Amino acid sequence: MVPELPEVETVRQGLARWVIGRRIDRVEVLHPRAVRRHVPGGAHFADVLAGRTVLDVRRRGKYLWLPLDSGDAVIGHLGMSGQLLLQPATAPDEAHLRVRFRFADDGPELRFVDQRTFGGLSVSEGGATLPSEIAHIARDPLDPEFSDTQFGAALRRRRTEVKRALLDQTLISGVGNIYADEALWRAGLHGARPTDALTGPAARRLLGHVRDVLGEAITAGGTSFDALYVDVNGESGYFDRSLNVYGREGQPCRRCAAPIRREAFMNRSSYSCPRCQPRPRAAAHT
DNA sequence: CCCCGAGCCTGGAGGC
DNA sequence: TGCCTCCAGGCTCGGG
Repeated sequence: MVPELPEVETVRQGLARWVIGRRIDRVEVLHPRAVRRHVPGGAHFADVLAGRTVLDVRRRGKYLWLPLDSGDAVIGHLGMSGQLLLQPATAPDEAHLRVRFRFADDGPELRFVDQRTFGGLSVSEGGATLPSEIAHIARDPLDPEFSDTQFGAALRRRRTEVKRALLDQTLISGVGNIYADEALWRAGLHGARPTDALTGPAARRLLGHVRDVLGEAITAGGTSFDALYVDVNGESGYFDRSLNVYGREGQPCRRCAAPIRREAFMNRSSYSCPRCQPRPRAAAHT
């Protein structure tokens, strides 16, 4: 399961519960690619974190960051397959364990596990408030400071297709391929619709659906953090997505029963209902 | 500045 | 059964 905003938020809450206030004793980098965004390298990454205390766990879009008592912050992105696990030191190493954080209290370790290493960790110097490395990421629609008006205007200024725009993290964050398809289905819009042809009300409706889809997923996912296990791969079974179109090619649309279609999109797939979400007739761009 | 698309990565699934 | 190809897709970066 690919982590999108709801999964990352679930991880954030789990991490907050287990690591805030703890002092890092030692960090081990087991795969250089997992810290490739940390330009000074893995040894520096480990050095600068030793002895630091975690003050908080915050999120911007799909990025997490952990402000430290040094004023720096650990930035994390789960990519496609990343997990942040809390494990007793006695637990055997995971097959794709990339980074291990041991704490001074000898409590559970924090482990970054990532099969495909699209994700990674880095330290942002002075980034406790908001790391400059992720300052370009827009707020997500569940953020109280997200501006619906600004989003609507920016969306309609774009000269692109609406699904592309939803996936643009500098415009709106936290939306990935899955929830983009779900929101477009709810809105009755085909992803190839040109953004500059959307009316103001249509843009507002779409945003409302994006917000609903994300909010419902968080509610569904944030059931229990009692287990000493913060998992984004759904293996613990607590994160059960109920999807209306994504991955349902050929199955009946839950609104009109037409078979859901799958179309190529950016070397991946888009799912939509051929009846509820008709393709735009032609390119509206000149 | 804005938009687009290539490339990064590995394991599971499915075809033959 | 084993080898091969395809597929999953968020993000960065270079080109137009």
